[in-house]
Amino acid sequence: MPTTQSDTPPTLSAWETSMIDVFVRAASLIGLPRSIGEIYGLLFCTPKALSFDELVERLQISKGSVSQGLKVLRQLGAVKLHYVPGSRRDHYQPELSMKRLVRGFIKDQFEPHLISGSKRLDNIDALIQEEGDEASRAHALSRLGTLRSWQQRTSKVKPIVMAVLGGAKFFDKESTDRETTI
Amino acid sequence: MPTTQSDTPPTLSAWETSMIDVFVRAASLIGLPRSIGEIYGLLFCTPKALSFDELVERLQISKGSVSQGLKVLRQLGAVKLHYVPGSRRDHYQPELSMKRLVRGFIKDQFEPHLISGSKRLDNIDALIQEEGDEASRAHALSRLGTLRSWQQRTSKVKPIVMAVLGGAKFFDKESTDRETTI
DNA sequence: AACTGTGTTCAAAAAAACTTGAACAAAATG
DNA sequence: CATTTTGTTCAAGTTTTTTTGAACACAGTT
Repeated sequence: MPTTQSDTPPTLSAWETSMIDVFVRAASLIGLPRSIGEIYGLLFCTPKALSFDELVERLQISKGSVSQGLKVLRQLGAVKLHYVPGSRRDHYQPELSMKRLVRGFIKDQFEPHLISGSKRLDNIDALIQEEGDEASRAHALSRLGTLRSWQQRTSKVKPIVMAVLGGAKFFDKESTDRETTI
Repeated sequence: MPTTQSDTPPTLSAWETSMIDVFVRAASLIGLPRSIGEIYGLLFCTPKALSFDELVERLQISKGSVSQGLKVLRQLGAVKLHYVPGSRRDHYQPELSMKRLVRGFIKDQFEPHLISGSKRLDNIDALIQEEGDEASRAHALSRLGTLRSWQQRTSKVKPIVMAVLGGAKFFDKESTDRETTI
């Protein structure tokens, strides 16, 4: 058995632990499990791409968690596969562009809800028509109107947020998708 | 004593159930428990202010949940106390201004994290100075710089979002309550 | 084909979050 | 002051989410 010589320390340094902690908190803030914060955090700290096994080893979490976590992070576009010649293992690097990170998150976690929400409001509209009392119906429709206006405004916020995060000094309303690195 | 003439039905209509469901989903999206979505949702549906007991009764949830839920909603500024003459009970109405709702949420759930985050990054900076290897230190500082830039941009997003939600040209037909919407 | 290295799946265990309800506190009422 | 009304607190119970690890699948080697 050839001993696999590793240049990555088996334990995390103080600053790495603290930096990973920042990502664990950020993950929890946006509703993602701790393990995902840890994985992204360690990738963020480390200069070179890390393999599956190195993540398991250094974070001391199960293979299952790493597998699941990487799956979600790939789906969000928060990690990229990095080919390492001479190794059969997958290696991962963090996405460092805030704009892309945020876009992935919004596209994956927010937009589906907004879209399905639109249909839901139409259904409610139909249900309100079955309301017998005229005054009640009027109030219900009024509130439904409020809800629709909220939904519209919410959908308008996204492109603006993207523009600001992309590094724009001021926003122009149309270009949602101009690529600027960072 | 038994002067209980209640004009609120003991059960929820179809459109109310559906509308409450929208709020339950929205709550879960931003990391708040189901019961809080239900409470705000019912208040949103109902023309008149509701008392504690009416919430318990109509939603069929425990007093504990209602008490806890209202506490959070008050803290977020998402409900307002509405004085009802001749009743000792607290009555609640929903905040209908999206701007205020969003501001309350951001102030309560996001800003604390951003602020504490700032100190945290300074701590990490100090820890990195203890890193022996020069090249490692350089990389660590570089990543810390990325983190700081993310934090700055995040803090810039908030006022812009608020401006969009507040300054949007939008006419609101809501006239049931005297509160301005937006 | 059998073996080895890599990573995924998923049922069960563990942990975290939420809800309940009974005990409690505070203020108004009689 | 005792009682009732109104709402809060918190320990225990319930539900949901997350993690684990063993079994599995797949591809490349020998």
